Amino acid sequence: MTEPSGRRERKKAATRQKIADTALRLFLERGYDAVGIRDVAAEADVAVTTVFAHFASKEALVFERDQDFERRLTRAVTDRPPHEPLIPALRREVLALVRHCTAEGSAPVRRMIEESPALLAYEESMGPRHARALAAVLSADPRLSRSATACRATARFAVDAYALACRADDPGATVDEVFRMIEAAWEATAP
Amino acid sequence: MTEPSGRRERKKAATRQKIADTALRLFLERGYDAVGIRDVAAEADVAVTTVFAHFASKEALVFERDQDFERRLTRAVTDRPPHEPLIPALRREVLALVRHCTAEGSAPVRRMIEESPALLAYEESMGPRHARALAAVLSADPRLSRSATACRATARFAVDAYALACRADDPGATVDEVFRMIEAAWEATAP
DNA sequence: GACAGTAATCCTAACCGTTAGGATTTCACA
DNA sequence: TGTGAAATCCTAACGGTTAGGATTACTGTC
Repeated sequence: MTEPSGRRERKKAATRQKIADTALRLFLERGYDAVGIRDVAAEADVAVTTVFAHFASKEALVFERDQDFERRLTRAVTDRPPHEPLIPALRREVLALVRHCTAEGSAPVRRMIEESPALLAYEESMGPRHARALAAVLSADPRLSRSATACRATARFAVDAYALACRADDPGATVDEVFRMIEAAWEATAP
Repeated sequence: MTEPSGRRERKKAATRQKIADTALRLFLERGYDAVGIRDVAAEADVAVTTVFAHFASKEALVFERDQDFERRLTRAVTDRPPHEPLIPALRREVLALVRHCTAEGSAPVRRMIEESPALLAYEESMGPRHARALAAVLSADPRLSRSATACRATARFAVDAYALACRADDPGATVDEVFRMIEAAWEATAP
């Protein structure tokens, strides 16, 4: 009943991590489509049902850090310095996230995603979810006081900026340019 | 060798339509998840393989008119009157599309989509595809001459407007409000 | 240290979307 | 009428996913 202490949680986290690591390694070695869930489970030395106890789908194995993304995006808004305006704070975090996704080591993963329709569809379906979470904190921020629609639109625009920049030739410049547009859009909603 | 005339194409179209109609009817009657592809095929009196010869996936049965959407969006740009600015033309077409999706008879279909994670993911994965097509015609329009990034961003924003409005309490007002933002964003990219 | 409760894992068998492979029918056109 | 191609069909399988229930591993308590 009381919160469990230690070992059990550590073991669970370790199992999860082992599965994710094994899956990503196999996917990169042999190709996403060529590796089955049964292969991943066998190589990670767990049962198939255990894989699905930790991950909702095969695609989720690739986007293990999904929740991180959403948390960072929303915190960039809620935890920003007291007088920092919204858009620069958002822009800074999106830029950091883009750098993470376009870093040297991420290239093979990105290529794998772009080559798999299933992974692409999954990735794109995450965007709106993140945008909804972001819109919620925008609506809740007393410093902003914009309409729900303005918050929802801005949230989606910010996620768009991320998606576009991750695939752009010059990610940094893309973030700059799109956020100049977002800034203008946001200003146009001032009460 | 020459283009086949008549019956074959008509029969093919009829089969496709019968499958789509049967599928939608069964989905609405019994629920999307409760109806299998084998049920649809049996009720439409075709083989399962025939279903997949016409539709790429079970979800595609629901979004039968997907290609229409993309065509209308791009034509709204390419076929607009010679001196009409981009944003109003786009706004008008998005509004029309939203009206179509929020029309009286569409409510049950929308509810079904919102209740199925698979359908939601599929729908959301169509957005970026449509946005890419729209971005292409924006980039190609000699009247506009903006950067590729500006075109891509504007295209995604327009698709966002559609997605938001379809789910909004007041779709018309939402299109208005979001397009005021898009207008400002677009103006901010003027050369 | 034994014990009860619960969370994590396991095993098996199946369900369902999807596809391969190849046979068969239907149509278009000469 | 015959020929080629397109559409449809049938069967069997593959692979992601889940249900059901057994088993194991940990936690907090007596």
